[in-house]
This record gives sequence, C-alpha cells and structure tokens, in this order.
Amino acid sequence: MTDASSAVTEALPEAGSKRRQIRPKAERRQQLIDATIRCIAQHGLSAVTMQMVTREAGLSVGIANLHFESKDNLLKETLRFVAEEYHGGQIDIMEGGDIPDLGERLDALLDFQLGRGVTQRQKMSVWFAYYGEAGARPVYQKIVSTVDRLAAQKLEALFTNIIREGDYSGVDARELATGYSALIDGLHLGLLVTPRELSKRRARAVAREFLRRAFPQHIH
Amino acid sequence: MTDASSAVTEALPEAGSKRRQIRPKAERRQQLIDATIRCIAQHGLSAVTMQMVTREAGLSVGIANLHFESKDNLLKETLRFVAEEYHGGQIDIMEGGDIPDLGERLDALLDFQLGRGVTQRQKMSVWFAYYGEAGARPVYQKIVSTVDRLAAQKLEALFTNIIREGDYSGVDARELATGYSALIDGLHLGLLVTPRELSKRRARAVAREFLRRAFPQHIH
DNA sequence: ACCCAGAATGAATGAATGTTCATTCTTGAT
DNA sequence: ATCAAGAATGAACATTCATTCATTCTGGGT
Repeated sequence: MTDASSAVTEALPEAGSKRRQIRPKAERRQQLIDATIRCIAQHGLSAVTMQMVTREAGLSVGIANLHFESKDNLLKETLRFVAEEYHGGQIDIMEGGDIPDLGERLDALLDFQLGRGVTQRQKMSVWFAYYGEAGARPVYQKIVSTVDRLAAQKLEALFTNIIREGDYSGVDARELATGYSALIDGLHLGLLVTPRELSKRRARAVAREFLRRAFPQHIH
Repeated sequence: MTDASSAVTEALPEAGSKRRQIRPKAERRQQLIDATIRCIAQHGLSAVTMQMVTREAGLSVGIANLHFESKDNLLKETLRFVAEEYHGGQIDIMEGGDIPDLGERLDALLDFQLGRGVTQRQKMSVWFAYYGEAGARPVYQKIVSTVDRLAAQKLEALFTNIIREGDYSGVDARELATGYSALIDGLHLGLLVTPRELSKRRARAVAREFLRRAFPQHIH
C-alpha cells in the first residue's frame, strides 16, 4: 500500500449535485407526472419505463412506487391530470364570467384549444397516446368520459345562448357542439401526425370557418 | 400385454386439430397481420406480445420472425395494411367512375367513412393506437402521411368539382377538405373513446350536416 | 445538540418478452 | 416411393423491466 492508494479512496467530488432532498408528497407527485408527460411525448406510451420516468424527474426508481403504488397507477394519474387540465381550461372559458361577449368567448375558446398551451406536441402526444389505448382500457375511457361529458354540456349551453342571441334558425346546438368538438380533436390529430400538411395557423382558420358558418354574426 | 394396453398407445386424437400446415408466404403474412389487428384492438398496442399474436393466429412463435423479421416490423406492416385499406377505400370512391352524380359520391364516401367496415372498433382501435405513438415514431408518421396526402388531394379535387358544379361562392375547397377530414377523424375518436355519448347514427348526422352546410344543393 | 419519523435510495429479484436456431414435418417434383 | 427445399415448431437464451425492501439520509421538533 502506497500513500497514493489511500489518498484516492475519498477523492470523488460527485459532479452532478446529488444531494438528497426531502419534499412534500404533493410536490413529488407532480414532479413525477410532469416527467411522465415528457417521456410519453418523447418516446411514446408503449416505450415508457419507470427507470426512464424517474431519471427524467431526477429521482431514484424506488420513489415512483412510494408515491404512486404502481406504474399503472402513475400512468392513470397522469392521464387524469392532462384530462383535467385540458377540459378544466375549456370549462373556465366557457363559463367565462370575465368575457361577457359571446363571440369573444368563442374566440377565447378557440385560442385555448388550438393555442400554444394545448397544441404543444408534448400534451397532444400524451392525449392521443391514451386515446390509442382507450379502446382496450375501460379505466382510461372512464377518466376521459367523465371530464368530456361536462365540457360537452358547457359547450352545448354556450352554443344554445349564441343561437338564441343571434336568432339563428335551423341549428341544433347539440349536434353543432358534437361537430365542433370532433373537429377540434381531428385538427389536433392532424397537427400531431401530419404537421407538414397542417400548420397551426391553418388549423385555426379551419376551426374559425366552422364557427363562422354556424354563427356568422358572432364570428367575423 | 393385453389387447387393451396396445390399443391405448395410439389413442390420442389431439382434441384441437394441431396438424401442421404449410401455406404460401403471402397468406401467412396476412394471417399474422389480421391476428395483430385483433390483438391490438383487444389488448391495446402496448400490451401486444409476439406470443399473443402468434397464438391468436394459431401458429407458433417462431413463425412471426420467419415472415416478418421482427416485432417492430410486424407492427409497421400492420399499420401499413390498415392505412392502405382505409385510404385506398376512400380514394376508390372519390375517383368513383361508377358514381357519376357528385352528391351521391359524397354520400358514398360518408357511408364508407362512418359505415360498418371502418368504424368497427377493431379497426378504429388500431388506427388510434398508432396515432398515439406517431408523435414519437417518425416511421409511423411517414406511413400515415404518405397515404393521407393522396387522400387529401382526391378529396380536395372532389370538393373543387362540387363547388364548380354548384356555383358555391366564398368556399375554399382546400380548407373545407381539411375541415371535413378532421371532422371525420374526430368522430372516429368519439366513437372509440366515448361510445356512450356518441352513437354511430349521430356521428353520421353530424358529418352530413357539415356537408349540407357547405353544399346544400348536393346534400338533402 | 439530539433524535427519529418517514422520505429517498438503488441493488437485487423474479417475471415477462423478443429473438434464435436445431429439429421436425410437409409437399411437390422426380 | 424417395428426396430435397424450405415451412413450421417451440424450448432455450439473453435482455429488459416493474417492484421490493434493507439501508441511508434529512429536517423539524424537543
């Protein structure tokens, strides 16, 4: 044994700051959900692993099962978060006491649905990753259905008000709301799968045109 | 040795007919693709295993790697098949020499898109399973984009003809085609994820209404 | 200054899965 | 009847992954 060998034993400065931190449960949960979203967007739902997620979050593998009991549950909670964020945002706008003019409210809704926040590839990827599995996983269907139904009702109500205000005839609010929702979903899909063919700008124009046809007095 | 014992030795009728059969390569490939579709629909893309697919096809595990070189490739080829079947069917109708009346041709298109063949849960599940992964897998994007672009062109051409024939003004064929495609995609999504909220009948009514607004003379 | 509840870690474990390949079997040609 | 080509099989292998849990560490309370 030389002097050198003994000196080496503790010379490990640990480049990345690895100091362990203790944080409240809610914060860790959100941190993991955010990491899950990024992982799904980047690698696809079927390629996501626990190691991948916890690494992305800068945490150890064990922690995921500490705060969520299983991978399945983490994925479920992530979907719930995304679904509530999206539909919650819509609902806030549609109820919108802060925007009295109905035409402007429609515009705000469209902005939200096809604007920066929602159409980030990250969020869209997650959204459709779950849709893709929904056919085989009733749990996912249920989570989406629940928030979806409420948003659909609010949209129908908004359309009903607009129809009354504009004296539009021969227009069924429910049918129109279904159509508009489907259109927005389809545009999201286009933005995700064929971004070359469909720009965000054009998607907005298409959606606007749909509304303009239905409510010409409210959308210019 | 009694008569009985000797008789037993070959009394194994093999309940399930297990006789090995040799079939042409193309047939086996299709058999495996069909099984893959059923598996994706039933279990979800991320849960599909080679064992599951080959069992569903009534074949052994080795055969999948004999005809497709890997699982990845099998999945890729399955997507290609579904994409070509769907878009090919649309294109046939849109080019439709057999339906001279343009309004009727539109109706036939709608029938195909929301009719029995396409909206079978099986096919829809597969469709969206891949869409879900498309954000993270350029290969899938490319396969879909290729067939999608052609279908979009044909649809735009059909709309252009209808606009000319009906003298519709203030209508952009390209924009309308984008909107209609998105609407159909969105309706498929609704049928898949929230079948309770959206019946096939209502989906068709919504799509029809969209066309009627745009081309009132052609759709009654 | 000390303590300890419980947050955080990550090596270890066992189950699941994609892929390989030595072997068996089928079929059509001879 | 025989044979060869190659289609089909499935046990074996190596890898990857979710989950566990013994251990370490942290920070607020005393």
